[in-house]
Amino acid sequence: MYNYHLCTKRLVLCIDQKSFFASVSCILKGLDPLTTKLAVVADTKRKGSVVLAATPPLKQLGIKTGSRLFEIPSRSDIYIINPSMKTYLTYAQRITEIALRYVAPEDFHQYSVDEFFIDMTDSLHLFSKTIEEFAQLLKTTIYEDTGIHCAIGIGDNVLLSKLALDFEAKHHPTGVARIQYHDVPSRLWPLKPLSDFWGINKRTERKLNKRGIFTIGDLAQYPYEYLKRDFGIIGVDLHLHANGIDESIIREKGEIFKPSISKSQILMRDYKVEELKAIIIEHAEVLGYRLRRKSLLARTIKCSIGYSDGEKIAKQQTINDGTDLTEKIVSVVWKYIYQHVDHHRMIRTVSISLTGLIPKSEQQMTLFDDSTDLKQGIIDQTMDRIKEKYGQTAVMRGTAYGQSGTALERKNLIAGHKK
DNA sequence: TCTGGGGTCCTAGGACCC
DNA sequence: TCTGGGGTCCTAGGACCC
Repeated sequence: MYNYHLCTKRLVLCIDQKSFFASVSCILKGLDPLTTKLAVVADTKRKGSVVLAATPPLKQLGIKTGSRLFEIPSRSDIYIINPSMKTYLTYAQRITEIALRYVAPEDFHQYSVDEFFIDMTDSLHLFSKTIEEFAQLLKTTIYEDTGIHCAIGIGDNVLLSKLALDFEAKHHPTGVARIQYHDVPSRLWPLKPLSDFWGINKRTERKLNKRGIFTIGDLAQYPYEYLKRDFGIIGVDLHLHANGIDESIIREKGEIFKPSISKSQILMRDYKVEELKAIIIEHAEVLGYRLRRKSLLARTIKCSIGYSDGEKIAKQQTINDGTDLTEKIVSVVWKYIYQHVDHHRMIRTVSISLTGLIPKSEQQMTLFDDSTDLKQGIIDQTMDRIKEKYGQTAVMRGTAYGQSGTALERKNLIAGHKK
């Protein structure tokens, strides 16, 4: 049993917008998310498409995030709709602005589009007497300003706030729950299955089950050395988290540096290898554009290809000086695909990710000795400017117009979702 | 009835260097 | 005959998150 008096104790809130995409889509239609059965699916035209969000009444019928479109019963009282990503982002922005009325930006952390953390340790006294009272205030304000219901977990650290949210607040009628260090044995330890716990998925759960670990309490009391031996660093985290320990503090994270940029796509149909070139160019253009906008260079280019049968292969290549040239990304990826992908098999997924990102200011001048690179750089810059002025589809390389290009069909999508 | 898209972080083995 | 050790980087593949 840990001596929690030695642990950093803060007032952290984890806020989750209930069925976020589905709720916003209800509001857009003038419907009440708490009484309407509505699902947002990635693409209503694809039967196997995943459910991105479902309202609570639909969830009661067994449909949840990750279900497939064909699992939803066809009933006249169930709405099935495509995402409106642009609007979702606008709502998320409005909610962020509300949160920032109560904390300094360094005490705020956006975890995902519908989830964020705030550390109220320093500013609570300005707004409320107790943290529970503040949570209610925040919840009410968000609802009154946007129509979105949220759930709030309160904890002595970031982890406990997240667990309070996932295990209790989301299921309580009040939508608010608090877990402190002294609650760990009574409220965390009885929990099972393990895969409900943050950071443990089914596979890890099975491995733990084999060792006779079924509850969080089992995990907390299992000899730490064995976890470390068998699971490495993750084992250490499993042990600490099961004991409610997490020393991270939001404002100490510093500026968040995103270590990678990626673009992946499940294709609308099976593709032959030769048909992939146009897709690669589209992806490279988007990635190159994102790199150049941030004045970054990528040193490592990684390409993953998924065959129709689900098998995946990947290859990465590191370029010492780094690049932000669309053409360079295309040539590295295409060379790999052409040489290493089996031309007799059909392709269903394509993903390119850029890592080892470095600021462009660190670029070696030698790169510019190559006049081809210089020319490509000018072409990219010109295309970027046209796109900024007239939109993403204003200019495209010739190949994107061919049969296998998807950029034109996708121009109305954000992150693969409909605007 | 084939598939969301965007991420982060870890590991094991190998190459290479001193 | 039978192998140095430590550090760093790269690669391919997983696990997990929303």
